[in-house]
Amino acid sequence: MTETPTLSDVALLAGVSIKTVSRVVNDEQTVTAKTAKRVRDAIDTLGYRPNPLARSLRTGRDEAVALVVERLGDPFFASMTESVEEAAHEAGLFLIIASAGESAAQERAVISGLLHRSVCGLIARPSHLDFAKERFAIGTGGVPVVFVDRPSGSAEADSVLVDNTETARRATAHLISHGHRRVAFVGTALDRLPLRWRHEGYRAALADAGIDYDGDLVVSHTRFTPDHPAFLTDVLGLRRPATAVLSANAVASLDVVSELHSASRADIAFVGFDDFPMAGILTPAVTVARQDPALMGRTAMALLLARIRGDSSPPKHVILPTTFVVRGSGEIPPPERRGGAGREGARRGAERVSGRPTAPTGNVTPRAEEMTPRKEMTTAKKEKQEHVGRHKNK
Amino acid sequence: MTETPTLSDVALLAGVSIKTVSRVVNDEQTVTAKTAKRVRDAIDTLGYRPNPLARSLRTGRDEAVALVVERLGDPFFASMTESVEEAAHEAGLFLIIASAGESAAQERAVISGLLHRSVCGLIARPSHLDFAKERFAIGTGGVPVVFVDRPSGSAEADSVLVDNTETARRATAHLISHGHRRVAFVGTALDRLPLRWRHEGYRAALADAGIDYDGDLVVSHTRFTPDHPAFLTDVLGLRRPATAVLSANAVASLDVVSELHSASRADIAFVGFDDFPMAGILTPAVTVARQDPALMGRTAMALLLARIRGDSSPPKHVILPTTFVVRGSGEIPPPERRGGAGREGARRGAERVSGRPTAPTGNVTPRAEEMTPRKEMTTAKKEKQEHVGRHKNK
DNA sequence: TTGCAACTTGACAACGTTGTCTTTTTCCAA
DNA sequence: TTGGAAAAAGACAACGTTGTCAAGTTGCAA
Repeated sequence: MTETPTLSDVALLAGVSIKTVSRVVNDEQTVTAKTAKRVRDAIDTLGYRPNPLARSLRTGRDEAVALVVERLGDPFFASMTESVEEAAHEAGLFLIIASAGESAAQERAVISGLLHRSVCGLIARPSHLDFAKERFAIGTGGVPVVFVDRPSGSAEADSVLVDNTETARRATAHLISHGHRRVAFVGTALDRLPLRWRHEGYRAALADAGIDYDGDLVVSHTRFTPDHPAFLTDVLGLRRPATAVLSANAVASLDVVSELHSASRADIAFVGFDDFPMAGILTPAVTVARQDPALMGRTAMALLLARIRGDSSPPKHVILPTTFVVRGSGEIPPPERRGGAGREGARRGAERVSGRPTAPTGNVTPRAEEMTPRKEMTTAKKEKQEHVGRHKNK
Repeated sequence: MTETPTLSDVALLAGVSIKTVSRVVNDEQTVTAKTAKRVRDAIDTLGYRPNPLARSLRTGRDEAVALVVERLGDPFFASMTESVEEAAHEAGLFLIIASAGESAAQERAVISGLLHRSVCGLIARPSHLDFAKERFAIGTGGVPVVFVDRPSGSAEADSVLVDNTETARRATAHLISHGHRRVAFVGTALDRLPLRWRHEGYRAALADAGIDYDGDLVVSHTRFTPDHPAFLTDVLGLRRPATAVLSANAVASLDVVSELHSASRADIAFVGFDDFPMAGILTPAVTVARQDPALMGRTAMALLLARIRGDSSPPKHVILPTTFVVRGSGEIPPPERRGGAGREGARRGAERVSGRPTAPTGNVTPRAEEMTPRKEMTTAKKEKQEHVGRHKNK
């Protein structure tokens, strides 16, 4: 067994032509039971497995779809990835995953590699690239693509997003409604979508409340990482420090919450964009505006499957709802509403929020504010089918 | 651009043979500058990109490696995946990831698909399969494989593990040393490695302390999931309930910790096998026996690269050290050491552990007990190289 | 100018499949 | 038994690439 067996090895052993073996492998009903048996025995003996490379080179068809995200470590994408995988599996497809990394060049290499590597569809969370300007074949000529979380430049393809601006606006407004006027905004990659949208929502909420925008309160996550915990000095060390924080994505939330906790700053109100593991059982429990990553993944896969099966209607743009989950950290009042007792008073205030008055269970029934109605939800069909997708359409 | 351009399209446009185009694409130095320029122009005009399928069908070589884990959602594997990705990228390789899912059949399909899909190496966390009994070409005849986290049956290949038994033994002993004699053991897939090893360690620690083994205290995670939180009833509802828990993997830890918190059972001591996000800033902070997933990923990739580059020495088995991180939850004493005041007393006791006396920072300097010395650490070489690996060796 | 080496280019087969078409076999009715 | 149609099996080309080897071209020395 020093060599991967091929059709012709099997054919030789079974004493038939390779074409006949091919027929048996592909379950074509035009082979005698006796011959088929002999072939199958040979296949078992040799441990033959068809080579999908050669197969899809020949057929132009494929049975794998690809998923690209920026970082698999991001709790949001980790969760989405799982649901995409499940949906792919239900559809009888193989899912291969890659992450786009940090540079446009790397993203290009990864996506181009994936597209040529035997896939019939792609779900992508674009990071740097404008797919419209790339040479990837998109649309009728190539492999269908569905964008999640953000679009890609002006590329015409299906997308699944949430209303980022509105969600961030409401999250900010929530903090303002609890009395805060110094609200910090932190996140990774503030200059790119969808963070830019979330930033817009933040500004809109401030404007609604007649609060002046202060650039000092807007901090990129690159300036305070676990290795360099500078959020406290950057935002809480200002002459007029923040009393509340809106973290614009999960990666930033993990670090900000850790930093706040390490410094025992339970007096600072916190709302996160995107949920994260354990958020419900921290002290204080963390209030978040939650996207549903699993739903996003399933929706994207449903759209992709439709395209793979030939849907050539104009691009669909699905907007999913978000949910605001009130848990405690977002309801901490600013010092002036607590009688101005300073930090010690603040701590007591914070404890009160997450202590007795609140239900002790971590998973508080969310005050389910659906933030945007869903539209154009395509239900995932669960039919299996033998061969899906086309590589190219000669 | 309704069609992916091929070599012959380029050749036609440039007025040369396809072989010449191939040479230009592959940077062979045997083409005139003038011809090369013309070819390159044609490539740009058409947006040609080589088809890696056809290429590796022809060459049997490839520049992608694959990674298979059981679940990407597991914090341990999510973290390992990121480090493997980074290491692959440094080596100039493309990484494709897939998860093995729940059944042996699915795992077989995924791995076989991956192996045939144009990869020159595989890092696998085997779930159900005994690679030695599969038809995957392993060893000299096929694609090199490195196992992580557990071996695969009797398959002869490199592996990167920790000393699971010893780590679990010490974790259990830690709880016992704090006075517990009713220690529960929970985890997913208790009947498979590496959980079986961890279970052995648990039993060994009990035996060391002269405590009888009680099967009622050993619970599979499948019996209490987020949808069906039965850990409390199963383990704490016994006539002689557990006073401490050893969670044997991160997935179980997330749920057990959530359940304990939801029920305000801060009197129950808890130690987790594997760290997880936010473990350090929960109340109480969670004591864990920590593997280093990033190191495991980097080590595995280093071993794999060596194999890809031709190392044919006998299989290497690297044992990485683990670290015991004391944070509070594992040091909660049993009721009888607190004066037996019942649950309320217990709560106060727990608060004391994670309150003032402990440093308030979440990331307590771990009491770094290195549990096993590492051996055979191969340092990852950072050289890039053009073409790595072989598909088969005719 | 000629000859030869060195360089450049091209023709062709092969990688492991499947689609198309042709040949062979089987089986049944006359 | 034979004719013929239907069923089964096979031959061959093609997918897009690269390895091998042969052919063509260039340039320099004699």
